[in-house]
Amino acid sequence: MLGVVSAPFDVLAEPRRRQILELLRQRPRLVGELTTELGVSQPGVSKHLRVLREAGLVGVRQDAQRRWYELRLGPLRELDAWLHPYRMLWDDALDDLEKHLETMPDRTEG
Amino acid sequence: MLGVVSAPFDVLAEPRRRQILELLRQRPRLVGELTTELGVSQPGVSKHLRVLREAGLVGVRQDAQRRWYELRLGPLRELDAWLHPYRMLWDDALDDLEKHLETMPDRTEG
DNA sequence: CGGCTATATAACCGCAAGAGCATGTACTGT
DNA sequence: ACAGTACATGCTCTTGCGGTTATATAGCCG
Repeated sequence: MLGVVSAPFDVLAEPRRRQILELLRQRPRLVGELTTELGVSQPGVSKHLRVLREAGLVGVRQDAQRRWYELRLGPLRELDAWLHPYRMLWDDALDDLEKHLETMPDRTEG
Repeated sequence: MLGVVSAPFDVLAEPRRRQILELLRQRPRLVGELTTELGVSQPGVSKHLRVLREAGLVGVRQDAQRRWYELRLGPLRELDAWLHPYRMLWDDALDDLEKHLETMPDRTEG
């Protein structure tokens, strides 16, 4: 194991899976809806949903034959946590830039 | 095109490439150093570095035969931007929880 | 219970990506 | 100029993944 953050990265590398998440960000959806909106075959969507499910990125609620898929935030928070040390770096860079600008004479190019 | 955020996701899906970024987060490194620390063949490292370079995630500074690879933050900021709407969702969830707790009577189980 | 709807699973195909090895290239010091 | 160092590139092989079609499963309605 290379860390729990591996899963989200790997899973989200797929553009269609990110697309699915974008759709689920608005509201839960049926597999059929996703199939229509993505323009992919139903088995294709189901396969992506399985991957997303196993990574904990989505959850399912069953209603008769229908399955409502909904967003789950946990793995995305892990991703955010992974990103955190890097975010600190660019915050620092921004601080440095601000300090730099404060030190600079008020000058504009020709 | 599916959005400029595709590249970072795709590139960072590789565990070794994330490992490389972690190392470069501390300080710039030579290819040889990375080879040693990752336990991968030198061509392997070079190939990953090429991918990272083309995605703008690292930059190179040449010094004689040596190449100092260093972190570049741009694509990571795009990743952060992609994450932003989701982050808002869990901030909301946290707000809701706080409000909920405020409304609750001060009660402990057991 | 029979046919229909909604979704999952299986089997297969094609491609792209990663690993390893061999080799090319660029710069160095003496 | 030569031998050595540091890195990149090309090639081949294999594996994994996404896509599709066909089929299984489960629940509904009449």
